[in-house]
Amino acid sequence: MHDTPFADHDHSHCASGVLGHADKLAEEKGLRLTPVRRATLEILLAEHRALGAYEVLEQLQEKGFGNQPPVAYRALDFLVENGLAHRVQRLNAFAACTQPAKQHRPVFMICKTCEQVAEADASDVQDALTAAAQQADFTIERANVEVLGQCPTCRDTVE
Amino acid sequence: MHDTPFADHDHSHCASGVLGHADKLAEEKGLRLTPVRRATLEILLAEHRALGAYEVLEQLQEKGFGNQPPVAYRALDFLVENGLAHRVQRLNAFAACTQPAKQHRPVFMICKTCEQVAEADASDVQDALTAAAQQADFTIERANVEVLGQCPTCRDTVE
DNA sequence: CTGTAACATGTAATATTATAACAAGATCAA
DNA sequence: TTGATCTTGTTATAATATTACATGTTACAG
Repeated sequence: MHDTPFADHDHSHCASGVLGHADKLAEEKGLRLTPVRRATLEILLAEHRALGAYEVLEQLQEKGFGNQPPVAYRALDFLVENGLAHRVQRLNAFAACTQPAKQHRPVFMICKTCEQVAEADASDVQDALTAAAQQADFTIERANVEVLGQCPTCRDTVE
Repeated sequence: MHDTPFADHDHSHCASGVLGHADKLAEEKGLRLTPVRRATLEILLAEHRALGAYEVLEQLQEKGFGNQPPVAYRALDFLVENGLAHRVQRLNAFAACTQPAKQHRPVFMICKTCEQVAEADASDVQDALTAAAQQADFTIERANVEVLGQCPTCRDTVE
């Protein structure tokens, strides 16, 4: 019904699709999707949750990569710069991009109960933002829209 | 022309208005706008810029208040909870609310050059967000909309 | 092939942001 | 004035993020 990660879905398919896209992108654009970077993306893709850099670092370490913060931050920055992941400001955390194919300006919906993060494609929001900025004569470079609340599953479970 | 802080305005008037509102609010609602809290608000009001907690702390210290982080964080939290200030996630920083009278769901426009922060009143954005959330069956509790870019002054100066 | 420039990784050290925990003081109602 | 509640001060520490530099890898020009 709803195509957000909140809804049931075949997650291994969803995750491998993103990885596949990343590989294709690397080939096409000459991006260097090195082992650490690919591993970092895999770690993020394991859940639809935003992971802190240190959480990622710990898992990288287990996989045999370096164990100092820059290892994680660099890989995460690479993914974010290339549209394969997003930073969730509210949580000081990172989530894999679920729509890396589309060029999009996502709205993040963060469930405060299960901590899952979904990207909604909300071009209306972006249009409204553009209009608001124009009114103030402000030039937008980057917009960050994050919404905190409850996903359908958690809401229905609690109530 | 534009009534954002980016435009020229009588700042001392703008700041004292907010302080006045805070005093009124304290009286009406029984809020305890203690010396540290009021001083913190004054510090934020001195500029239309978001200040880090430690920047605020330093100024509080100069005014004779405690010099440990909780002093600043507690006062800032109080102001945020009572709608007298906002937290700017993008900057891990805090800005005085410029519209404390209106109940509003602001959009923040952050100039990456001069670091000034303006609140735009963008009910269209909020409406679009509400609609997007509804589509995903997500319940919004708090929305955080931040836009990074350039204010008219900085853009026109650079170019 | 080699030398070299550009990019990537590992690691140590440190900076920045934020919170927990507890003692001491202030405020207010009964 | 006593206790309940809130506020402040202070110590200590946690969580997040960056700088700097050494080493290694890749690509590609010659």
